[in-house]
Amino acid sequence: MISTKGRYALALMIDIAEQNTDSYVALKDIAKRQGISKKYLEAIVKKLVDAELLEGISGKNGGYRLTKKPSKYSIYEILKLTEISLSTVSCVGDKQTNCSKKNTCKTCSMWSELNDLIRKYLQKKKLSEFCK
Amino acid sequence: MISTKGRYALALMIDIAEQNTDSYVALKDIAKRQGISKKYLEAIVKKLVDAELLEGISGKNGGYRLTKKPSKYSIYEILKLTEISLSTVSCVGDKQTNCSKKNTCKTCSMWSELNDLIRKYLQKKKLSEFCK
DNA sequence: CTAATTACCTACTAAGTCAATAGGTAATTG
DNA sequence: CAATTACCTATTGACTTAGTAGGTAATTAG
Repeated sequence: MISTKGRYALALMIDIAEQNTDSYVALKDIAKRQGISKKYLEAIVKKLVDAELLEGISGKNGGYRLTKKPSKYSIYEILKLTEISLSTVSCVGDKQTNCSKKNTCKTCSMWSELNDLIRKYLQKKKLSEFCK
Repeated sequence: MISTKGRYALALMIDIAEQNTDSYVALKDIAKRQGISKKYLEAIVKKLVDAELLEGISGKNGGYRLTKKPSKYSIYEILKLTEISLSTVSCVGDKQTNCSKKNTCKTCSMWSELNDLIRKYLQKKKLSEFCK
């Protein structure tokens, strides 16, 4: 359900948060500390920048920086970016039910309830909880 | 996370339970009622038989039958059979943590907690809740 | 100004899963 | 014995995952 992409995104965010600095953290260093391929991280970090969870600066002393305080990031918003869907089933989306058998399906409400359970858990969890 | 295999398995179990009969229900009829390929269902129903959630009988008037009362089946035990894993992440299994960074990983406990949340929800939900 | 550093971009690949199809054999019953 | 039904093995095309490869563009230190 949650791939390495999601876990790496989270590890990266925690790493930057833990540096506790206003300057930029280079991807090279994050990759080394976390033991993750730098090239692979590039694809992941792009999504975080596009969604404005991070800002990136090129050139010497460049790198990435948080755009807000760690306590303002929910784990949900981080994972959502790297995963196709955080829903447990394809027929019941994060937003709505797009199942063709919607009206007769006996299980739709269960999936919806389960999705809510997971979403609420992840929305409540904040990035700051993982920084020492 | 939960594929059509899992949803079909559940639909199949509900269908048999709803027939509310002691005789055997033919796969052909289930496939027709549920609008699912019979051939595809064959692979799914095999897992349910192997795990003794169903028993199958060949020949005329053959088919499949529940091995216990609908209220005795948890949705968890049904879904578990068709999915590779019901865990949210590959590094934290349904049973144990097999992550190589286990000791230093800051997020393992969260995945474990989330898995528990989902497992308990699905274990509490019974097949009987879906039969009219 | 130039060289080093760093983000940023596009394309490719091997392995695995998913959803389904195809074409059978074995068992049971009317 | 013929129809019905479960049961078995193999294959397929599309997709995702987890990377790798090889660049270009921007910025800064010396």
